[in-house]
Amino acid sequence: MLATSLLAFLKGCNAYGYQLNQQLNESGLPESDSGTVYRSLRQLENSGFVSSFWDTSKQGPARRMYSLTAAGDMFLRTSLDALNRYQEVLAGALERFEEAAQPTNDPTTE
Amino acid sequence: MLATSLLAFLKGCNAYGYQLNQQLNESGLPESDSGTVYRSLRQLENSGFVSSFWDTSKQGPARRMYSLTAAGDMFLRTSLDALNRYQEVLAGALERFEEAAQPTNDPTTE
DNA sequence: TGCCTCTATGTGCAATATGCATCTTGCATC
DNA sequence: GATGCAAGATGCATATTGCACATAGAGGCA
Repeated sequence: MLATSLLAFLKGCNAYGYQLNQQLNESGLPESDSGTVYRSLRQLENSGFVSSFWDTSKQGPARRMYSLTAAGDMFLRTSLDALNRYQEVLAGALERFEEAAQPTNDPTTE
Repeated sequence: MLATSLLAFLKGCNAYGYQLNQQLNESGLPESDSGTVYRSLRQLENSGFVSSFWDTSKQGPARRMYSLTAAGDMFLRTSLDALNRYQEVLAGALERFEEAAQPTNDPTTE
C-alpha cells in the first residue's frame, strides 16, 4: 500500500522523500514512518519503478529527487487494478450479507 | 488487507479456514497462502475480532468455524473507511496529474 | 489390511517488512 | 558555538510473509 501511494504521488510530479512523507502524513492516511518511506523508495528504485538523482540546487541538505519510470507507471496501473478488484470482492462479500439479512422482506428485490 | 478480506467474508455467514482460503483463491485476488490464512485467523481471534469453535458434525477432519464478533464488525467498518480514504487519496494524486497534463486545454476546468 | 487421495489445520524456518529511536549533514539564526 | 530545522539514512527488535512440510480423519480400492 505504501509503495502504491508513493508511485501515485510521483505520477505527474517528481518529489523527494521528505516531501512525500509529509504529503502522506497530511493526506489522512494512518501510516508512514519516515524511515519506512525512505526504505520503500530505495526498494522501488531497486525494482526499477522509480529513478532518482541528487538535487543540490536548493538550499539545505541535498534532496534525492525521485521520478516515476515507465515500469513504475505500469506497476502503478496493475496496483490500482488490484485495488479495484479488492474492493469489488469486499463489496461482493458484503452484498451477500445484505441478501442474507433481508431474505424476502424488500419487494424491490423480488 | 488479508485480515479485512477475511472479516468481510465472515460478515453474514460463518466459515472455516480452508473454505475462506478457497473463497480467496476463487475471488481473483492474488494472495492467500493457506498457512498465512490460518495464522491470520488465529491472530484475529486473539484480537477479539472473530470467535471460533470446533465443528465435528461434518465428515472428515474437524473444522474450526469462525464467526465475526461485534468488535470485529466495528474493525471491519474502520478498515473499509480507511480503504475508501486510501482510494480517495490515490484518486486525488492522479487527478492532480490529469490537471498537470492538461494545463489550460480544457475550458470546463476554467 | 495397506496404500492413496482429499480435506482440514497447523508448524518451522528463512526472508522480508515495520516501528521506533538515533545519527549525520547542511544551512540559518541567535 | 549552540540551537533548530530540513533531509536522508541506519540499527535493532519485533512482526509478517512465503514456502515447505507435518499431522490427522475419512473414504476408495486392490
